[in-house]
Amino acid sequence: MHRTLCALLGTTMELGKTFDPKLYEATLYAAWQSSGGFAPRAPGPGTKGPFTIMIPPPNVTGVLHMGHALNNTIQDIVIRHRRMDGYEALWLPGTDHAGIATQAVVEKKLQKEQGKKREALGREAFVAEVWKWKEEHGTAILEQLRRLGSSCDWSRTRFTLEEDMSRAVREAFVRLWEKGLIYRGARLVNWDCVLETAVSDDEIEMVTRKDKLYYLRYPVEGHTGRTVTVATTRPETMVGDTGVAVHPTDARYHDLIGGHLILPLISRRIPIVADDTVDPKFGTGAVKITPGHDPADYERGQRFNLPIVSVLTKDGKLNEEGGPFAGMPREKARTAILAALEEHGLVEKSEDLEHNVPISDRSKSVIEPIVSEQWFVRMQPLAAPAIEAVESGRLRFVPERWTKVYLDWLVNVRDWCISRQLWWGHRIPVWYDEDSVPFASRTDLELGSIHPITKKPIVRQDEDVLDTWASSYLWPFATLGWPKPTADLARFYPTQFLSTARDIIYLWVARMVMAGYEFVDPKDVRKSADGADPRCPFSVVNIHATVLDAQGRRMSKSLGNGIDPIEMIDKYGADAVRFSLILLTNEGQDVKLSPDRFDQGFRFGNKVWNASKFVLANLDGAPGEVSADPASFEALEDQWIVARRNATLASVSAALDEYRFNDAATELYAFIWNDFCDWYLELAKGRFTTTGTESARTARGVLVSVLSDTLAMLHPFMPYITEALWAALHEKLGRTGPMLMNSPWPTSRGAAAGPWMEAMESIQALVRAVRNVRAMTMVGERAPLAALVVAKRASDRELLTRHQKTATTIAFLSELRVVESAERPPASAVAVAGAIEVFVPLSSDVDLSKLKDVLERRLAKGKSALEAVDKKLANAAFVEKADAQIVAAERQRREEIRLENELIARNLAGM
RNA sequence: GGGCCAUUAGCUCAGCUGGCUAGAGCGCUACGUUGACAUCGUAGAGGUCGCAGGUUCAAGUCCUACAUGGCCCACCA
Repeated sequence: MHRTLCALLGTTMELGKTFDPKLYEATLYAAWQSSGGFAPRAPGPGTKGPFTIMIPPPNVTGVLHMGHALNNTIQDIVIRHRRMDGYEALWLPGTDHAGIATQAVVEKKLQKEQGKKREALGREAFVAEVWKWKEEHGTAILEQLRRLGSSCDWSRTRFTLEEDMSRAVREAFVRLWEKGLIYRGARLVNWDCVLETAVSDDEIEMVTRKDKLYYLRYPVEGHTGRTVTVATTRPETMVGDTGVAVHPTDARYHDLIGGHLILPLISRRIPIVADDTVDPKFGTGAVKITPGHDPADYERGQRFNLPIVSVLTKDGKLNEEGGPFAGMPREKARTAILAALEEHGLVEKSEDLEHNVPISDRSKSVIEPIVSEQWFVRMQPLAAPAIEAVESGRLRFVPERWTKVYLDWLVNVRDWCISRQLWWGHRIPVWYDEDSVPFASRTDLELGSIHPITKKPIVRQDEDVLDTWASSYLWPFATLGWPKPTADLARFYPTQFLSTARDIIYLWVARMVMAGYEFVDPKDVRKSADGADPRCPFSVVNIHATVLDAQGRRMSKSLGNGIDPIEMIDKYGADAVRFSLILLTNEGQDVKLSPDRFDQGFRFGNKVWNASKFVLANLDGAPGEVSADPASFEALEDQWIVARRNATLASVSAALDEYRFNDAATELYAFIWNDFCDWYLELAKGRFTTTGTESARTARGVLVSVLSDTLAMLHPFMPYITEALWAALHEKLGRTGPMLMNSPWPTSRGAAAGPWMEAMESIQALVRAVRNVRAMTMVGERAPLAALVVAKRASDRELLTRHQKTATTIAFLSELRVVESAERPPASAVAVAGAIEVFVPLSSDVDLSKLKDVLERRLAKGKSALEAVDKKLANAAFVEKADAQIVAAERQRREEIRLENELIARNLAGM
């Protein structure tokens, strides 16, 4: 396998100077695909059971944006980690038919290419046209997901409008119908006048606008000359007024309650009613009631039994109720009506007002509340178990704060308008007889067949289609074959992890939970070991960060401030894009992004590449296996790096298990860059060139072991580069085995901590101190030639040898010459680690006063730090009450500061 | 009107259940390239942790109020 892959990667694996992701990403993806690794492994004694993620299906019309890139990176990290960790990992992909969006795209295309409206084609031909479009363009976004490296099981790709989904949708609809949870009625709904369909409450957005508040005079019946002034932002709807409300205690209008006004222009007689929802302080304290076009007025109309007058057509024009204004678009009608009222002296004044206007998420046009016949789902009964799921802890949000958002919506849930006046979607499975008595059916009813209840002939099917979410809310189980009790359903449901954007918590997440509890039969699905309710579709919902532009604004098409992930992948490579996103994203906090932010991930990839290149270049033949026992390692750094590897493995594994991706990535970044490259690799260089073969051989073994584990840990984050390097490494070693993607997650070997940790840390401190001295004493362009001196104070022979080796190490890293001596040379700087002292003779060119200044400043700082610690330790309350561990740590810290101060003092004294 | 989140180095952000001489990346300064990497290395400068109170032996970390910015819910016409 590795040989083949390396052959395929050919030139790139020559390990040339730089690494170029473009050269191997496509090859590797194809290799993964053909390895069969995307499909869940077969259950067996070695597996940990199924682990399932259902992708939030992107719209077929969709183009990958940064939110997708982030979200799918997260899912891929989880699924790759679980796959390596021994689970039967399934990540099921698919797309959403996205009723409104897709229909709009095809309508636009039709208009542009043929100059036709959809009505000209007719329903069947138009839908066929959309399917054609879907076949041609509907896989684009899935291709983009592949570019990212997503390891979905493509053989299971689903589409929300396909045959199986359709069956599920009907089943769900009919079940709700049979339980009486679906009803049809004339209600005030949000009407999109551009798309000419109803939309649900969750698909509108309130936008603050500068507008005018108009004061209109309505004449009082029976009191010539007297008028009541109402304040309104929507004068054009006045022709639909069927009443005026005032507050019951409002003295200004007290005598008029129960009386009537004459609606100007159309002379309708409307009552004055008292309603305590009226705010006497706003406007004039009198509000016109337009039950047909305002949600609040609709309620008032119901309360006072006022007639509903609809004045708008489906495309937002005034209808015949508008009298002389009939046929005018709403904006035009507004000015015309105002002009007419003005003419009669009925406009008292107008003032500026900021208020909220509902805008359609889809067409961005102003939503008109209008009364129309729609289908609704009663949500209250469905919400109860979904609330319980979270309260019982069965379902958990990450970050946790989103649970409140979810619960608030569910507690106040309103009925869901599920019918849409579109053609692209699941047609509502309801048929009517000649008296319009409806019947919901799982199978198509022939026209002319008998209505099962009324026994009269069926004459038509409902024209409307279902809201897109009324199919995608079945996604977690419908994709596995529900309502049929399939083997997949029994194996992969419920899922473990869902990751999505916060703005579809209501639209999608909450509804999926409701659907799971409502439709899934526990005996058809997998029982969980801990007895958790198997109907709940997932256990963890991850709400990922929102990706903003560099100024903190949402990325949007209209602003043109989006950063195209594919463009970034082309430029930096998929690994860099993935890793950068994770590095920038902390606990679902919003992230400000600019293209140059991908640099960090790219440079990290480069670092990994070059470090691996070094290891590979120094593998002379196959090194022996590394012993699992660090005690047998001959060099301190061997034991240290193995321990650091173990510690990193432990924290990365824990972070991944808890879905703290940023923590895991940061941990890996620091380990690879700061521990492995900066220290271990540097030390290994010395062993390859300056010491004997035994030491070099051990170093090789450790390098191979640590590098391969590191590549494995990094693989979920940066799958391409790690896979390529894994192949190169194994090829070089002549090893066989599966691709990294299909390899096991590393296991801990040896202890994570030990005495060598402290020893290595003190060497590091010493080396830093020497470097610091060198940097400070540098004169001109060249550093003075310095010497390392080992003080032979240790009587113990073994200790001496160890120190000798340590001295070599330090000398190597500090680029010093080793001279053994017990005396401190005159005019020298000194650094100390344990029993070793290092002296750096100062060149006569060194500006001593400047150097002393720096040291004195440090000493002053150190002294005050020491004082602070002493004060703390002298505090009886602290010693008494604080944790013993904390007190001990504080004592240790005191000692460190004291030693450091002492050292600085010695330095000053010797200059 | 209700709720949530932010406010820490020039910039972007970490800092979990209170113990910090407050960290990272970028940027900046000085120095350093004859084989892992200049897409790099070494060293360094740079923060009274938004403001005011409070709890505590101890507060960037907890509580309260306020300020600023952002997001989400909500029928003020």
